[in-house]
Amino acid sequence: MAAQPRSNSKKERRQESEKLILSAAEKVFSEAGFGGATMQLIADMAGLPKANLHYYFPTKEALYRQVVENIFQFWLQAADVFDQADGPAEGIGAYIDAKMEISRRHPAGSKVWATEVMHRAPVIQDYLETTLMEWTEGRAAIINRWIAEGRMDPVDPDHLLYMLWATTQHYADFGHQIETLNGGKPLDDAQWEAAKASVKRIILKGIGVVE
Amino acid sequence: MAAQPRSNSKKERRQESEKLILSAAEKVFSEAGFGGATMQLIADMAGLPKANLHYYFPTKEALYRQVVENIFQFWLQAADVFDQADGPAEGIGAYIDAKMEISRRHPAGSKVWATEVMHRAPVIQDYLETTLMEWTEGRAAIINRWIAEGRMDPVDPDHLLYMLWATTQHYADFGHQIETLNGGKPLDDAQWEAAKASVKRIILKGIGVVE
DNA sequence: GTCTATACACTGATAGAC
DNA sequence: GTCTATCAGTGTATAGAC
Repeated sequence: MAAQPRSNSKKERRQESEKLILSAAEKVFSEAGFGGATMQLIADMAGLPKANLHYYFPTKEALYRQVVENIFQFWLQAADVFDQADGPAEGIGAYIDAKMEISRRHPAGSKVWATEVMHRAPVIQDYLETTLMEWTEGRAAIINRWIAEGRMDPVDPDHLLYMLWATTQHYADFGHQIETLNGGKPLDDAQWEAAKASVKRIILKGIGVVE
Repeated sequence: MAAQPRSNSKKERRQESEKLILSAAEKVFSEAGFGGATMQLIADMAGLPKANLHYYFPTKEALYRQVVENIFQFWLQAADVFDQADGPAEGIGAYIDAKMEISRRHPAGSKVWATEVMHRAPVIQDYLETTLMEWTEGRAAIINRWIAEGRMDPVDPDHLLYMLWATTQHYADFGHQIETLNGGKPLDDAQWEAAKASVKRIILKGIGVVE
């Protein structure tokens, strides 16, 4: 086994610092919003002087934009399960599972996205109009094909997609409310499984793919 | 017909000004978040000098808190339809209708609430722990009674409530995203009816109260 | 009660030593 | 590349005239 190369090339060190900053930024933006977040808070969380942030990202907005773009790309990848399935029960079921898992593992990213959209998408409007629109149309086409094949009820594909996004992201965006109603404790493993099962059960039965 | 009394008592003038400020504040907070909102922006939207805001509300946080409390009270009232119904089809259906109507007519309030919860409810945590928890437990009891009576599938009441909140509030909180995917135009009357029908259809069928 | 002017704190961004 | 010191701009809040 050869020792891991030290790999401290300038490019790799740069990527490490950027990743550190982006991770801290996602957390701070999600907890305080764009306006409430300060470069000082992000720097403290990343363990770096404030000026370093401006070395890697020229402005607060540029840093924020990168955070949001990363979240969006991450979500797009997770949607692959939808396309690879050969039927609605498997495809939509797996999509719910994947989105619920993201809500559990990456709640901060979900919150940043929600806040960005609620504020009328000041920095990622172009993504909504291009990439997201194309993705949505493609998935709606798949749903319509399943409907035409008689494999699920004739529901409006757009509203079904909104429901999938709403229900799954709710567990991240409103996680604090859910935690409070759960007696102040985060959902445990069994409760997360119950949540997934509940969402899948109601939606899949609601669109006529399970009894 | 007697002329409307001028009714410019001090108390009434005060209430008018407060209402004007609160309305402007709700809009600005929803569009910019607490940190992004400025007292100057709220004052401009209310058509008042900035100092007047501090006369009626001592601090920005006090103003914000009043906005959030009003939204919460408004939502509680709208939930009466749930209690007055004598079955799940009527009760849950009417609750969905009511919440969808609120999302359509008062999207700003919904966004302020969502942001507040996402930031771990810094100013209304006490409401979550008392009023909301009691309300949720009461509604869960009703759902469990319906289940025991065999009038709907045995679903987890909490997760059903989360789904109701998520799906309906999504049309307010993510209204901008929906509008963008709708070709840049807000949903028209027919589309709102389709949204309501779609949500009701999938959920009510999903919990076994309609075929 | 209402408004103008201003005090005081904080933030994003940068200059410049190392 | 990294960090300290600092600037310029903006925000909340208030003092005080009317």
